[in-house]
Amino acid sequence: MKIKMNPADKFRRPARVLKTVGHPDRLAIVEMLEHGEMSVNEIAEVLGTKQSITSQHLNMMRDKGVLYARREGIKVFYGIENKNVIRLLHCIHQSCDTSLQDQN
Amino acid sequence: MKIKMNPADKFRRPARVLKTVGHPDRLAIVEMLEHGEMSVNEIAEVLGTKQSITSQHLNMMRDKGVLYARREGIKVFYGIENKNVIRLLHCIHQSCDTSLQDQN
DNA sequence: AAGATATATAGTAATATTACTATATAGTGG
DNA sequence: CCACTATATAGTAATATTACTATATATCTT
Repeated sequence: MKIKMNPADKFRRPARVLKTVGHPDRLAIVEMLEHGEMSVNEIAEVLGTKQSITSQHLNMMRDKGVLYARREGIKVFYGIENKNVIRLLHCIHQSCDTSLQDQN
Repeated sequence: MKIKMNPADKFRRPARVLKTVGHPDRLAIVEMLEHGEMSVNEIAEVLGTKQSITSQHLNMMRDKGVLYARREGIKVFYGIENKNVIRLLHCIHQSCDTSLQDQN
């Protein structure tokens, strides 16, 4: 049994994470949650997006292992499960102000 | 004139870059190019993907400002235009071995 | 110009994302 | 149980991605 390994194979999961946070709203959510949990409505309000969309983003990121969810009574609080995404965020901020955005 | 700014606005471009490299083949390409330029065929061969697909990935990353292309005779060499993606890659590798892949 | 090599692109089908509305579900308090 | 608040989900339409085949374009060599 010889299993063919492509160079891309080891990037399957990192790529999935990058794709997961590769959305303006979702990146903003990660930043908001960096310093603590927030409820769905809080997040939606800050983002200025509809509740249902926010919920979808949050659920999606939880599915991918980026966030976790914790119910507290009537509310659900989300937090960062995969701490590496914070590292990612810092990496983005660190790259100057215009960082990953611009060239060089 | 008051322009409404959402928290997500400042993440438009970083998110686009993350999405751009959020594909196993494209991440692998970035890694391959970290230490120097390569031609399309070289890249395709190492990746084990078809030439046309590789070309599409390369073109796409060039469009998004991640890579640059340089023609040399009959060949086209690609290299990394946005050096911040290298930082990203290191960030991924640095996060343990199982890094961004796993939780925590 | 013809042939060979390297790269790009057109066309396409399957699938995924995105953003939306409306509705359903879960928990709390009366 | 009912009303209320908070969250999740179903259904949907527009658009984007992906991977593929076939073909076009560009460059060099003879």
